[in-house]
Amino acid sequence: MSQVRVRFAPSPTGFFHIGSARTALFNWLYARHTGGKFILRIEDTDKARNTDESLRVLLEGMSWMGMDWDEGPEVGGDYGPYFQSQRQAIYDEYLQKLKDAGRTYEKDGAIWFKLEGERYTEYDDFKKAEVEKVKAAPVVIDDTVRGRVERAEEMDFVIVRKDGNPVFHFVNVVDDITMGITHVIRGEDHLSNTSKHVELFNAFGVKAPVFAHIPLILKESGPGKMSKRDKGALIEEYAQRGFLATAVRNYIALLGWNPKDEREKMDIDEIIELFDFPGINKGNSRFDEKKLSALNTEYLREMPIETYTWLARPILHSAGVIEEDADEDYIQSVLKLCQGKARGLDDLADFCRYFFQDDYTLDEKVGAKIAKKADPKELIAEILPVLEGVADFDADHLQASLEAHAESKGAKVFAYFPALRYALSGQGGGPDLLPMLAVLGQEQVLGRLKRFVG
RNA sequence: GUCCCGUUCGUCUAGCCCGGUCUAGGACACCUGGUUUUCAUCCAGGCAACAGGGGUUCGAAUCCCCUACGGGAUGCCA
Repeated sequence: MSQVRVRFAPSPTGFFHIGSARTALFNWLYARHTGGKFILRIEDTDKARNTDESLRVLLEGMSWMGMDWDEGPEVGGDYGPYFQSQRQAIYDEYLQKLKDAGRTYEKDGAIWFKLEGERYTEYDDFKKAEVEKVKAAPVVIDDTVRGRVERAEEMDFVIVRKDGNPVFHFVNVVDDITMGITHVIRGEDHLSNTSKHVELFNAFGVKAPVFAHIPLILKESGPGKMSKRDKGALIEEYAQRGFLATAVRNYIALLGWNPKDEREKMDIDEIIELFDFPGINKGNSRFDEKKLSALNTEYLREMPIETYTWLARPILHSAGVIEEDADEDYIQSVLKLCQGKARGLDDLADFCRYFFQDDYTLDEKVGAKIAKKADPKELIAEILPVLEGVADFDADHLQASLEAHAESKGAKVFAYFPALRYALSGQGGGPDLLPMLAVLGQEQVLGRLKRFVG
């Protein structure tokens, strides 16, 4: 039992939930940190919901986040099959063990697990009925995150449904035993279930794995945990919205875990090296997309312009900003200006559209604000000849020419800037102005300004 | 209802195990100022928290108890 074996056991539902992703990530990180094995096991017993499409979403989500698995679908392994739907023979065998030990009975066509202890009946306020309960000895859960937790199971529970399908608690334990799982890292919502699981491990005469129940992710606002209908709950949406997988992964890692110092932005090797149980918090954490975005922006800002361009190009194309065959050099020179200013890839298209299309609209609010100081048309008309006269249309020469002109008028050069930007882009903000003119090019700039003056 | 888990700035968190160095640190957000051009940049500064009450102790964010609040479980869902 020297090597760590952890598993992520999702039920493919057609979504890859952020909470699941975080559970997967913690397992994966622990495996990589310890040099152990990360196993992907598919809990696909519910045939109605488990389609190929659902599985695909899951596997793609895992890959997108950079979580590779050592055993499981597509890669196989010595402890397979890795789909619960294919493990019936194993479940039959283990069910027999329980039967032989006298720990089961049938009722209403289902097979129940029998707790040991004195029986009594009691009115159950949740079930609104008189039920049979058992005074079972409390089970001890040795949880690495929470410490020693004691909980007594008080009712027998179903392990095989009347349709013959085994239920989660049973298969989960059997699979963990047969797959040699050493550490179970899962959401705190399973902590109460764990007493059932430990009862089963005990009944099989097997030492339970180490448990680590990690805090849940609460929805951004309002009560309760993140559910798939909440904004930001689905991993596949982040990919679509142009979020960086590295940023999402980094952010999620920080939800419920921290390296015990002030590091936040970390590359994956660093996280793997630092990740361990003592850094996991007990309290639930609330999802905060602003913080995720901030991290995402940081990653975006520091990447090489080539990578940035490679990422942005398809996004700009699908937003209708550029053509399929748009000039790479021009795109890159535009993006070079925008990379340090734009926040995310998702709003990049609107941020830089005017570089590629000259039918941009003028933001009237911005225009009104500028007009308070001076009529933008007059300002533009005034410097139009200056810009026409600039031989080398680069930022330095533009600066020099405009300054010279401003001086001759007894004005400051920046008096012209807001109007210039407004006329050229329709906006009030954007990349540095003079480099922007240079990238746009003299012909384009003059054309736009003439049109603006009317 | 019952059981289990939790509770430090608005949010993520450090500190808690091994009480004094905490007038509680960082980050995101927000606010202000600066960068004598825009800002969705950059820099500087600011706002802001130990849930409440009892103990224990010379001393408690740190240990114990109670209450409140939050979360979860209580499915022939996983």
